[in-house]
Amino acid sequence: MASSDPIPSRHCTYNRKQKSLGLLCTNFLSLYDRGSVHLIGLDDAAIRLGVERRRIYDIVNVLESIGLLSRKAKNQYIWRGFVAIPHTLQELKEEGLKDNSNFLRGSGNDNDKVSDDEDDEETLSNPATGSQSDKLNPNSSTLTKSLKNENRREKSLALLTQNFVKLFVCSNVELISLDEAAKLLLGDAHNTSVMRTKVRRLYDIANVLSSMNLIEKTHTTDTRKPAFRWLGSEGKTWNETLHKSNLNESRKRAFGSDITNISFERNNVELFTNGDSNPNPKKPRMEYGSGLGQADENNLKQGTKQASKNYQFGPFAPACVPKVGASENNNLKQVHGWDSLATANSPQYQNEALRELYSHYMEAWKSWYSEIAGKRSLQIL
DNA sequence: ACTTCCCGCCATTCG
DNA sequence: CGAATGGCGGGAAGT
Repeated sequence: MASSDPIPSRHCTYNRKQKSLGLLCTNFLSLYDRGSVHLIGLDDAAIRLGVERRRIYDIVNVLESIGLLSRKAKNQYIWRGFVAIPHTLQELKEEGLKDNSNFLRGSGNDNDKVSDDEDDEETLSNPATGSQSDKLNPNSSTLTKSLKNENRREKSLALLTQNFVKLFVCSNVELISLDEAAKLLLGDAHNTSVMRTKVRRLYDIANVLSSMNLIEKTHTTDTRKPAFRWLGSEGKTWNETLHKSNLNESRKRAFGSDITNISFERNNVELFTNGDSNPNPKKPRMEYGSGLGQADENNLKQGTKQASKNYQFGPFAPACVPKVGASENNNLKQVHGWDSLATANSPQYQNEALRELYSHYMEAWKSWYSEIAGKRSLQIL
């Protein structure tokens, strides 16, 4: 049995898109963006979204860096909501303008403090303040530690995200390729190796940002070169949308019973223990637990509540998601409307059109949420 | 062949 | 110390 047969997944063309960070983020958003949840447990998220913890960290880090979330404690984040984003963007902008030299400047990496916020007492102990007396610490653990921290922070996804965003909000460039971005954010370290890694991260970030419609992937007009366009401001801001939403939007479906948990192909967290033959070679997605009743039948979901085991999706069977085009096609076709908005999270946009359509839905929903949240001024339990 | 980027090893940091 | 975090880059899917 030691033979290699790690991922059975024989028949199904397991699609990489279904496991993308972007999609995961979309689901994450859908899952927590209904007005009631303010506390997010990473474990919970991981389970419900059917992914490994590691991936949650990825998402959470960039979401936090743009203000949508904030860390509360170990394993716990607070949902700030989309309304918090403009504020963060503003801060980033000011910050970036204050010392925009870090882009144009060479290797001399500055030290930047990016996180501020006018609230909670974070565990940030000021390093530079008078603990320079050597006393009982010959190894100067404090200093070393903070330096290390800085170093680590320097390369963090969060910082990179913020810097990436700054690139947009602090200048007129509304179109940039990740390649260029990497180069800019990297000073001048042209080590192909370093570059590559940086670009990889930027892809991660870009995907998450894309799923929030903060940026959008396109390509430079003349060249065929892929690039990302900033959508975070100018007529597309959430602020704007909020106001605009008053026009003829007051639909507000009180979809009382919230949808339990959303999930779809991505998280087939089968309980199958390792090393065994997959009993169901090809199953046409959905129709799993099927006990749920309630909710729409079209809503692909399955029991995911098997929290008994820790995330044990070693080879989390992609359980084939054969039809890419057709599946969500008729999904959208269904005039679900607002009810399903929250659950319409299987946007494997095959083409631009679908993607755009979905974007609109999302946007509409977001604005709606923003409105509510704004009135309530975010009450935290 | 090149671009995109998922996966998960393993170093760090936290409690 | 174990658990929580999260760099990092190999290498496979996508074009």
